[in-house]
Amino acid sequence: MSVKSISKTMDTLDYFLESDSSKGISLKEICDHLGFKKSAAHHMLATICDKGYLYQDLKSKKYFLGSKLKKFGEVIDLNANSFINFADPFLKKINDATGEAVHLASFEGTKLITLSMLESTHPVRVDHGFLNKDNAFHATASGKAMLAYMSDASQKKILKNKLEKFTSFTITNVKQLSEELKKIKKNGFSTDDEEFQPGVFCVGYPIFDNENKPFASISCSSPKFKITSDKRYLDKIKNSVKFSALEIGKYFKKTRKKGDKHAA
Amino acid sequence: MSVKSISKTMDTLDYFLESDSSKGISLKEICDHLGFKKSAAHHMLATICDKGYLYQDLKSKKYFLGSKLKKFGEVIDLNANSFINFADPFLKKINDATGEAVHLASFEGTKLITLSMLESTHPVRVDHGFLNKDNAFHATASGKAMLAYMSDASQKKILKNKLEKFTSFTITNVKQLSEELKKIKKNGFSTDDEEFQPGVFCVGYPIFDNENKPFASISCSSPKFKITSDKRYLDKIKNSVKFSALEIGKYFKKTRKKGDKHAA
DNA sequence: CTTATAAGTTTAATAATATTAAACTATTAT
DNA sequence: ATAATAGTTTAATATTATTAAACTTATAAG
Repeated sequence: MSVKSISKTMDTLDYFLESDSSKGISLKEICDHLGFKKSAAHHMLATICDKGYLYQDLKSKKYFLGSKLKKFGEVIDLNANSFINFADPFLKKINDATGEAVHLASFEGTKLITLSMLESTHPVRVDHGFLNKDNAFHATASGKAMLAYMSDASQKKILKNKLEKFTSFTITNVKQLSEELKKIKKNGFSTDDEEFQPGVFCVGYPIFDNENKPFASISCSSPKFKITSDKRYLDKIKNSVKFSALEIGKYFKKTRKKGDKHAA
Repeated sequence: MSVKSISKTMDTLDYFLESDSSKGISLKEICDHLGFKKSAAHHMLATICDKGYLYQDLKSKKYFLGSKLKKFGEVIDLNANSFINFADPFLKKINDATGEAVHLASFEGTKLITLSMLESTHPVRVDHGFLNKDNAFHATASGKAMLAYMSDASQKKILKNKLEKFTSFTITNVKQLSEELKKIKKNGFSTDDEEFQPGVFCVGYPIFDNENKPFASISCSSPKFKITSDKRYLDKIKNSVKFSALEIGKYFKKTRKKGDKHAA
């Protein structure tokens, strides 16, 4: 079951992220954009403000993000940022060597998330930014790299929803995906051959934690034509990504004792 | 009206801030601490996770803060941090001159919030930290400094709830507070004479925006006995705080055109 | 290895709540 | 001064969240 008023609340908060909220957002604008009745929205907003997640300017009546929300970022950084900080120089290494976009991904529950990224330095570049669709595990090199090494139970949970088709190359068939994942385990790395975005080819390597579970992955994205036109370009990328993935994996040996639980 | 399920959701998120959530929090712990039934809490948490504000670890079943929450901090910083960054050196100046705790406060709707603070450098020090009670406008130098210069309408909204008594010196009578606010306007600064915390004396000066409305305030907190034992100590603090308040006020002339609306 | 215990999940009935429309207030524009 | 627009409040009702109980899964104990 899903609790509707909670869902609406979070859609509202999301709207403050998506749109420019620096000058405040009016009740009307929220209603117009999210299809709420003004009365219900008013009750909702009053509750959110009461808790300090938003506040309403006394004069203009517009709503603003409450500074309490800042605290979450601080706590999350405290909990998990050491991993990202450790990984960043190794992402930079790939970016320096290839000039292509590099992504550090992980998962939160069944959601694929981008922890860090470096943009391509080439004039012709790929921009798959932070647009991690909720369930693109099956269509991305980052996602498949982790998926391949997960427990069957975890895999199952992630793949229980139908596999969205992003391009004509997206694998949307579970059986076919299983074969693909076997191949990834054999090769040690994953690819995304225009399966998420047309014209974009990615290479992904998993990063294992201190319990040898896939905890994160790195991917490097390049325009497809470069891969096709220069046979050795793919090898260059693969070597670079593999090296960094192995190095980042050492983080867990350095910082965690076997059995330590950690935030994704 | 207040929407209960939203209220419970935010109490839950707050709990992730208050307690150590780095190793995850179980459904049971949330229920025990907040008095929820496990079934209802489960529905709530499933919805929150679906929206990415929390996530549940696939194996341990424990809940963690979702990295989406980091984005709010980034947006808020983008919107409002330039003011804090501008102000910080002037807070430091007071801290250097007096060695006492310095607070930069503002308000969000009817809530008093601390934007920035510097701790006392003295061995005997006052720690009124980030413990801004929701409605301590009437009991703090920061709050009263802003309150005194506000429009009657805004004042009324902030003071409509009953005035909580924090110490025996807290002014809890609206009429008496009105007199106090008049005195503040006459003097140009506010004091808090053990009205919020026993033994703590504060001096507050308002900061005005480009429309000459009180937008923020600075306060300096010192142990009461210092003020009583040394007549000139209070003057020293007053001069220091006044100077910085005026300097910070210039921020608005530099950065905003008349009529520009801004986030608190 | 089997059983017991505890934690988490799902269900469907019901009690409780959020939603609605309409009336009202306040603010801004004409 | 009047109209129009935005926001707020209310109280009835329809919808929704809650509940308890059954079920599942995981962990601990015997």
